[in-house]
This record gives sequence, C-alpha cells and structure tokens, in this order.
Amino acid sequence: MASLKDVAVHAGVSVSTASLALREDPAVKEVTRQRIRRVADELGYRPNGIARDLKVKKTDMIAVLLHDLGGPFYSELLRGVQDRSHQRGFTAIVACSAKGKSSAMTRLLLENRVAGAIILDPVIDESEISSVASEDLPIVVLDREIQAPHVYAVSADHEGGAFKATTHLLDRGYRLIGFLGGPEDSFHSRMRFEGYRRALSQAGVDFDGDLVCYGMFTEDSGYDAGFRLFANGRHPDAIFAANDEMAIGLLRSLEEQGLSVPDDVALVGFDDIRLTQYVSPALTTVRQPMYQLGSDAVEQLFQILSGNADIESVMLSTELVIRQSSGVTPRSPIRG
Amino acid sequence: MASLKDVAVHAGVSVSTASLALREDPAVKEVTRQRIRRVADELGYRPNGIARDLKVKKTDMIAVLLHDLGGPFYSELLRGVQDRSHQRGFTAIVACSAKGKSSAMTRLLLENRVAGAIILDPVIDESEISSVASEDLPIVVLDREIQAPHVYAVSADHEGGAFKATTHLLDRGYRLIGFLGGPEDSFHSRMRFEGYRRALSQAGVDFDGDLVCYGMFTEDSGYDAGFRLFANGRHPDAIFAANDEMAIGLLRSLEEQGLSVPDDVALVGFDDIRLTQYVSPALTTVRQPMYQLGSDAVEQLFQILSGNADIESVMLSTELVIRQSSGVTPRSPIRG
DNA sequence: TTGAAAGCGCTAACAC
DNA sequence: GTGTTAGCGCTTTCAA
Repeated sequence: MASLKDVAVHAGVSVSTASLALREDPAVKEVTRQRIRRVADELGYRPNGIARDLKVKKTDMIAVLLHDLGGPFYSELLRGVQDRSHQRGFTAIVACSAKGKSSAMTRLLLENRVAGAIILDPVIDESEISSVASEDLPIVVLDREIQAPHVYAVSADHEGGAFKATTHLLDRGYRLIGFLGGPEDSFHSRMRFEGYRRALSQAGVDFDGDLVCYGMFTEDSGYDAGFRLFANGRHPDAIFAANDEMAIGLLRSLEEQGLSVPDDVALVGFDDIRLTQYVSPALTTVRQPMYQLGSDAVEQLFQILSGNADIESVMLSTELVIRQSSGVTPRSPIRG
Repeated sequence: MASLKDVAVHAGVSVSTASLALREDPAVKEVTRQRIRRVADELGYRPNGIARDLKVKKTDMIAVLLHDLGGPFYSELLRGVQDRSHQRGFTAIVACSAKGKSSAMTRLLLENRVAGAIILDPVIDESEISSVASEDLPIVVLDREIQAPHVYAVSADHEGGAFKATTHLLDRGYRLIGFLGGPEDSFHSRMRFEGYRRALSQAGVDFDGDLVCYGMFTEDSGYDAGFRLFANGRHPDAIFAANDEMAIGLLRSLEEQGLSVPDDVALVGFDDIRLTQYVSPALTTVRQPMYQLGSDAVEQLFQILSGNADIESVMLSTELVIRQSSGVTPRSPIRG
C-alpha cells in the first residue's frame, strides 16, 4: 500500500508538500501539484484516514446504534440521518447496540473511533449509555429519558400521540376503551399509557384497570392479549394498542372470536408501519416523524460538537392517521 | 482524554508495561497489573482504537454497504452478518453505498478504515466497485456478477428461483404465463427472466414477448403494468412478477379490472416480503436465504483476509413458498 | 513555494 | 518483569 511518503519520494518532493498538494492547498504551485497528483494516481495512493484522524485528533464519523439492525421502520429514520449527516459533513455508520467484547458499542464508542453517537434502543441499560457518554463522546438518545452528562435527547411525543389516539376514540363515542401495552418497563409503553390515561381523565371517563393488558410489542403477543382482554365477560368497545404489531395480532384474534372491527370493537395502533394499510380493516394509528427524528438527532450532535452550549431536548409531535379500524361516523361526539 | 502515557506515569510504570498490563498480558506481574488497571479506571482511560489500528496496520472492522439503508428486508441479512461477524471477531458497520465526497464509500473504503467490505447494491456501477477493491480491500458483492481482482461474489440463485416459480405455474396447468420484470438493466430482473424463459422452454411452451412487461420494482409500477399487460385483448392466465412489490401492485390493478386472483389470473412474486402473507389472496413467492447470504458473505471475507487462496463464488438456493395466489389445485399437471 | 522535524497514541522488538 | 526505542502515516508548525 503506497503511503504519502512513497508519493513524495517518487515525485521528488517532501512529505509535507505532497500532503498539501493532495489536499489542493493553494500554497503548492500548480505544476508541482499536478505532478504529485499524477504520481499518486500511478501509485494507486489512498490516503489513510486512520492516520489522519489520529494526527488531527478528530473524526467525522458518527455512529448510529440501533437495537435491532434492519427493523422495518428504521428506514425513514436512517434516511433522515443520512441526509443531515451529509449536509453537516459527517459520515454516519450504523451498527447494532448489543454489548460485548467486539461489539460496535465497544469498538466504536469505547475506542474513540467516532465523534459522537445516536442511540435508538429501548432496552439497553440506562447506565450503559450514561457511562459511555463523555466529554469526547456526546450521545443523543432517541425516544428515551436519560439524565446524564453528555447525554442529549430527541424524542417523538408518544404521550401526546396516545392522547390523540384515545381522544379520537372518545370523540367517536367509545367509552369502554381498553389499553394494550408493551413490556411494562418500556418507555414507549409507559408514555403511551400516560397519554391514554390523560385522555380518559380529560373526557371525564373513569379508568378501568380491567381493560388494560400487556404484550411484548409483537404480533403474537397481541394475538394472545386479544383473548385475555375479552375473557371473563369483559367487553371493551374500543382498544388502543401501544403499537401496530400488537394491534394487528389483536385484529386477528378478534376476528377469530367473531368480533367485527370496527363495528363491535374499534381499534387504534401506534407507529404507522406499512402493514397497517393492508390489513382489513385498515388500521387507524399514530405516525411518528421518523425522518425528522433522525435528522434532528444528527443536527443535535452537530451543535454539541460545534461547542454550542445551550442544547435543549427536542420533542417532535406525532400525527393521528385515521383509517377504518376506528369506525367511520362519530356516534356521539364529545368534542370538535 | 487520558492516554496510555498518562496511565503509565500515574502508575509509575513505562508505557509498554501499561500497554501490556491493560491487555492482560501474563508477562506483567499480577500486582502491577492491578495497580495499572486501577489507575486506568480512575483516570477514565479509554484505549484509542485509531492509534492501535494505525500501529498494527490492521483493523477488525468490516463495512456493509447497502443501496438503501433500512430497506425492509435487509433485516435478516444484517442478522446473518452480525452473528457471523461476532463469531469471527469482526465488527460490522453498515452504511449507505451512495457515492460522494464524505460518503461511506469514500470514508470507509477509500480511506483504509475497514479490512473489507460487503456490498449489496444492484445499481451502483460495476466499475465503481472494481476500482475500489484492492489487495488491501477485498470486496464481497451480493447478488451481482462482477469479474474483477479482489472482488468476490455471494448470490442467491435468482435464475433457479424464477425457474421454480414458473415451473410451478406450468405444473398447475397455466400456459399463457406473463413476466413482469424490473428495470431491464437490473441483474435481478435479468436472472429472473432467464429462469422464466428456461422453465417455459423446458416445458415446451412458446415464449410470447407480448406477455412481457417491465416496471421499476415498486408497487406503483406493478399497478401500472397490470393495465398494460391486459390491454389490447391480451390475456395471460398467469403472471410471474420479478418481485413482490410489483406483484402486490399488480394484484391491486387486477382487482380493479374485475379479474380474480387466482381464478382468472394466477400470480407469483419474488422475495417473500412480509406483506405477501397479508395481501389477499396471500402471494405465492420465492424466498431468498437472506440470513445465510449475510452470514456467508462475512465468512467469505474472513477466508480471504485469512489468506485462504482458493475462494469460490457462492450460490445459495432459493425456495418456493406456495400460497393462494397461484391457485390451489393443479388443473393439468405436466410434472410431479 | 518547499522542506525538516515533531508528534498524535499506540504496539512490538529488544534490551536490561 | 519492566523499560527503551522505533515507528505506523499523517498534519502542522517553523525555517529556509
């Protein structure tokens, strides 16, 4: 592998001149520069970014750590990350946040290979994240609340989205509204539950713990929950599921129980995954601004790395997407 | 940021001893090692991987370049990459293969930051890839045929999958089998077309160019194609679509044209994306071994980097997944 | 306009 | 067992 020194020798100049020339520094005479460039090409010279980073003690790489590489709906998020990174001169690399000796967490974050990181992982330990963040490694967490030095937050408004979803059901006249949550320690599930509670409370509807059930954010767990929710004579007239996967599982179980959606039971999900448009009836849900989440996270990191002092948490609003599963005509509107 | 030297000074040892100690080298006396470890912790020392890589002139990082970060069905692929990387001691980082000044292609591959790369991008220029591959940067391309030094291939058997799909339709008695391709220069589309042709030919069924149509691998383009395929009195009794997205668009257009699937027209797709199970009728399709594709790509890279001389291209077989869209009962079986 | 030299943080001979 | 030393390939003063 040809090094800068090789280029310099072959071009009959010093290393420093070669370095300047290849970076198009105007201090180097045009003709010299061209000669150096030509030699570099002939030798197949490629700059060694590692060495460069070491010397200048900084890097343009930022890491995006995801819990589940390739989860179907990171797509938009990564597009946002990509676009903004490009705009800010970063190179974003994505990896899995799993812990371990040769993991990305270790290699990229603990070994100083990136300038900063964006983490979207609802299950990784809070202490893990705060212990890894430092002066030299600011971390932006997505959809989490972590109070620690050098940890910053960009979130979608889950509570607000859940509030909108539940209020939507209330508007359509439903009163026995069930809640299907994810794992109880999940931030997403908790926030969505709180929005649900707030909507009920604001509408003056009593909360009924019997109408609450938990799954694991998977389709199968939603399916199972569908039976539990209607066991023992309980009969919610609507259900707000904390994510679409579970809502879809729920849909399947309701069908099996001979219940029609939305006629017997209305249903609202969360996330707006692609499938929601294809199930029958199409699922009313809450959309998160994934693109902007990614884009804002990078921007946040950029500001931090630029030494900007006053960084505030960002909260992005969510949007209710009304489809068929929540009924069509308001039956006894209580608002709007 | 505390460096190894800082640790050494504070612990009253030399840098090399500190280095050895922190890497748990048994040459260092236990008590010294513990002292050094403690000092390192106190100082919040973190090894600088960049410096290490520069010194040892190698790195454990490999890059996975995808055309479209987060495309819905890279999930399995990345899981395969992840698992095998871990097993082989690599750290895999994923990035977008788009070209550009501060792109991953440039930063990671051209600046010597990774030991090798895996590229899955059906549209990136072949010359781009072969020019970037080198002695020091072996590249494994997925689902492409590139003949160039230091470029290796791992593919799914698209031709074979298409052959299976088409033969399946023939087995069920269909004879006017249309083909809905992707962009004509696409490797995937071409391979799948060839499998289609071979199946027809082997069954002694004449190929009819009028039954062929092209889209862009998107649902919408499949929808549009659905009208073209049935314009001017043409009437295929079955269609093999080169991917599921188009097949699903096609499904929608057939429905709009009052044609029933599979009664009026049978349909087979390719890829086995999740949606295929949810559309109605559920789509018969061809599944690629995505996990294995990822896992084998990493293994291939590992072998190359280990100096293994005889590396051969890998071709993985695909699997026909029979659902409702291709009819239920064979109407006049020609085989099996 | 170009060159000499220092050094980023680390590892690996080699010496003691 | 531990220390000394010489770089890895690059950028960046500072001199010439």
